Amino acid sequence: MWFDMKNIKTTEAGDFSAIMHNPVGRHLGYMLRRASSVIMAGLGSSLASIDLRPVEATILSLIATNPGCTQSDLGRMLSIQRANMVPLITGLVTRGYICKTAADGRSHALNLTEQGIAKCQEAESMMDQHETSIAQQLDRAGHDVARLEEALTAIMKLSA
Amino acid sequence: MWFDMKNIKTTEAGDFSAIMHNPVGRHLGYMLRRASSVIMAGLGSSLASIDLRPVEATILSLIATNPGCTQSDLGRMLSIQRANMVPLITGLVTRGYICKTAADGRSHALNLTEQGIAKCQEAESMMDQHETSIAQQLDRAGHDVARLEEALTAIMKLSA
DNA sequence: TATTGTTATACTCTATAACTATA
DNA sequence: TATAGTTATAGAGTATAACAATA
Repeated sequence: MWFDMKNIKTTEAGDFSAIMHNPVGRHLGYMLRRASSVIMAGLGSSLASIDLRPVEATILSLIATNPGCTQSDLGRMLSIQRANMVPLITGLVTRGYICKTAADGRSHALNLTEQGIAKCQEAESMMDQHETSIAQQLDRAGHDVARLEEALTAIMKLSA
Repeated sequence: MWFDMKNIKTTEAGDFSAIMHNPVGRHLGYMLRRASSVIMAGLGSSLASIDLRPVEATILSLIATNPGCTQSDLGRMLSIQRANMVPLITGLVTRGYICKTAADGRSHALNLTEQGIAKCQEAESMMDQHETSIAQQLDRAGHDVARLEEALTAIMKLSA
């Protein structure tokens, strides 16, 4: 939470915790970053119970939907550079969730193992539940989640 | 941009770049993170021309609005831990933008120097311009920026 | 010449534990 | 006992350059 009410105490000389004016809340970039932190932290602690990070769960889900894709494909989809995909894929291969089969001579087709399929289903179930929970909370608070997602998609396309 | 059209080429065997199904776009946490990356990258490259990072510009702006606050106050406001505030504040002091005066014996009141006031005005001008530009683009695309900010504020409060 | 996978490296951001001085 | 500032450190995440093998 960008303004932590838990830290507000009785006002003392020099205590600005409760009364600071807040230019941060008017800056879209910061609001987006803080909002994503809140949501990713919640998702992260859920997925930690099955020893997956959000990015790993997302990779499993992407491979499930796109069997045979390469790690470069995944990197492009997730805006993660080739070099940084290496330890991610290695980790998932080592744990037996995905396997590589020669596709191209220079590239490998990625697929889920049986263990990976099970893990992916667990992860997707958690992600869906998390997503639904947030959508419900926002909906109850009078926010239009579909509109929000449309706006976010528009922002993502600004850098094109 | 979460789906980089620049990398799409004529479809070949094994090329999933252009056709991958995209579960990412349905996950709010990822969408928020990617959207914030796009916006912060733009703001970052603007502020780089005056040798400030977004977080530094925000700190200057917060001190301008809350003269005499402490670095712990700033940390609470920005969700940055005490330990991680140290190099940030040290850097701004070293460059002559802010000064510390003993407040409490254990804490220091932070204020902008004359140089810091000038730097802050430059930074705020850039941030306002950046913010306005994005708001206009979203508005033209039919999105309600005020609604978006309300939704983001609601999300930030979910972790309370 | 361009792409894939890889190694090495570096820089930022974040998180934790511990210590001192002060309230 | 709690807070402010600090140090040290470790883990993510991200970025670039370079290389070999392949297309």
